Amino acid sequence: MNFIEELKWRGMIHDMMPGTEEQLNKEMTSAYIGIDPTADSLHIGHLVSIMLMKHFQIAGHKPIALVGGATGMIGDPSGKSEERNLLDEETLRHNQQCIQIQINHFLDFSDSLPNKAEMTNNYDWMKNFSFLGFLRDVGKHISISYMMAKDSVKKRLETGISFTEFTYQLVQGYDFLWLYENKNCKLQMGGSDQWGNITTGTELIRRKTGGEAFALTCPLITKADGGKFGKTESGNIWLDPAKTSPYHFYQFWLNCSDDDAEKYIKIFTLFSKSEIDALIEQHRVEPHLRLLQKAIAKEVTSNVHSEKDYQSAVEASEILFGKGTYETLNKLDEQTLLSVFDGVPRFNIAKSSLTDGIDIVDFLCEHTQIFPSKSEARRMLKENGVQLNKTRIGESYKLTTANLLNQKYLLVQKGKKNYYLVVTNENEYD
RNA sequence: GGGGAGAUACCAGAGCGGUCAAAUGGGACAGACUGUAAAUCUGUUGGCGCAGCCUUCGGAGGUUCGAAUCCUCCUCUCCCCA
Repeated sequence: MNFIEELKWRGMIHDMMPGTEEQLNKEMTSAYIGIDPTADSLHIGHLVSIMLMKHFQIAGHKPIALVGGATGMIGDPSGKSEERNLLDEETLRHNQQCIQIQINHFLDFSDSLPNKAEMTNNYDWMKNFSFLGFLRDVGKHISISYMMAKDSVKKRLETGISFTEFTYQLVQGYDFLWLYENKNCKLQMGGSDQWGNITTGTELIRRKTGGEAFALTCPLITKADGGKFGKTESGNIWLDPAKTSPYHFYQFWLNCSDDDAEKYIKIFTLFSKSEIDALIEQHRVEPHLRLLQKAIAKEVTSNVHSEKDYQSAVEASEILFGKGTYETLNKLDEQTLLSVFDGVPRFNIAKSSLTDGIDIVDFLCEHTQIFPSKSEARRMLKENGVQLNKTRIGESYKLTTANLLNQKYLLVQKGKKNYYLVVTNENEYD
C-alpha cells in the first residue's frame, strides 16, 4: 500500500493537488510540515502532523519538520479572528529545542537512512533576508488580488488585519520555495486550514522557477459533539509530561467517545487496516469494554511517553476508577500511593492542625485551596460531590488524624474525576 | 474632524426608579442513569458567621427616602459621514 492509499483509508486526506500521487510514485520525495513554535511543547493537535510525517517516512519518503521561527514571529491569520501576539527570538529558540526532542520520539533522524528525517527552522534563512530583497524576490511574483482571494485573509478584512499578518502567506510561501530550491522539497503537507498558504508556495515556485510542487492537506480533527479536539476543561493536552501528566494523557484517550475513537485509532496509531477493522467490529458488539479507547490510549501513551508510564497510568486508573475503596486505598504503601497520584494537585498542611479535628469546610478552603470559596465547598458537599479517601462526606464532617492514609496523606475527590492529594507535615513551617 | 449607538455575572443577552444578587439561553460544575461514554433527567452557578447580612450592573461624582435604571464628567468599544 503506498502513502496515499494508506492515508486514504485512514481518513487523513482532505485535499491534494493533482499529480501529487504520481510524484510520490515516481521517486523518493521530500515533504515538509510547518510547526508553529508558540509553546515549549507540542500538544496532541500536532500529533496529526507528526503521524503524517511518520507515514510518509514509512512509505520511503523523506519528511522535513519545519519549525516556524520566522513565521511564528508574524502570526498566521488562518483560523484566527484576532491579531496575534508576537514572540521574541529567545522564546522561539527555546521552544524549538523542546519541540525537537518530542519529535525525535516519532521520526527516524539516523544519518544512515537515505530518507532520514530532518528538522529546520525558517528563521535561519529568513533572519538575514532584507526587506527590500524580500519585496523584489518574493513580493514581485504574487499579486494583491491573489493574496486577497485567500479565505484566511478574506475573513479578516472585515474585522481588521495588519499588513504583517497579511504578508504571512508570502513568508510561508517563500519557505516552500527555499526548501524546493535547497532541499529538493516538492510537497508541503498540513491541516486543511493551511491550504491557502500552501498554494501560495506552489504558485511562487511555479512563477519563480517554473518548477512544479505539490500540496496535501489532512482534515482538521474534530469531535463528534462539536467540541474542540485536544482541549479539556483544564486546557490543552500537551506532550510534555510536566504540562500534562502521563496519567492525564492516558485518561484523555480513554475518555474519547465511541465515534471519535473509531476515527482516532486510524489517525493516531499505526495498527494495520485488518487489525483496526477487527477492533472496531468487536467494539461495536461490546462497546462497554471500550476496546478501541484502550487500544489508542495504550499505543499513544507508550509512544509519546513510555511503556512504563503507560503501565502506571493503567494502575492509577484502576485504583481511582476501578473497585477503589477506602480499604484498597489504605492498603497502598507510600511509594505506590505517591506514584499513583503523581501529577495530581497537591497541598501541604501541618499535621498538628488535625489533632483537634477541623471542620471540613475550613479544610477545603482555608487549609487547602481545593475550593475557591466556602460557599462553593458547602454547595458541593450538599450535592454529595466531595469524597474523602473514596468515601462521600457531608457538610458537618470533622477531620482528624484518624483519616490519614499512611499517617500522612488525605485523598480528596471533587466530583468524579478531580483528585487532590493533601500531605501533612510534622513541621508547622514546612 | 462631525454625528449616532453602546458598556449588565464565564459568554450571549433582558431589565430602564423600589417586588433585582438581577429574566432567558449557552457554557461550566455536581447528582441520578451508564461504559470513567453519549443521550436524558435533576440541582447549582457573587461572598460570608447563610431563614440574615455584605459587595456587585465600565469608572468617578450627583439627584432621590431608595439607582443597574435619572443627571454630569471620564474611559473604552462599535457604526455612519468627512
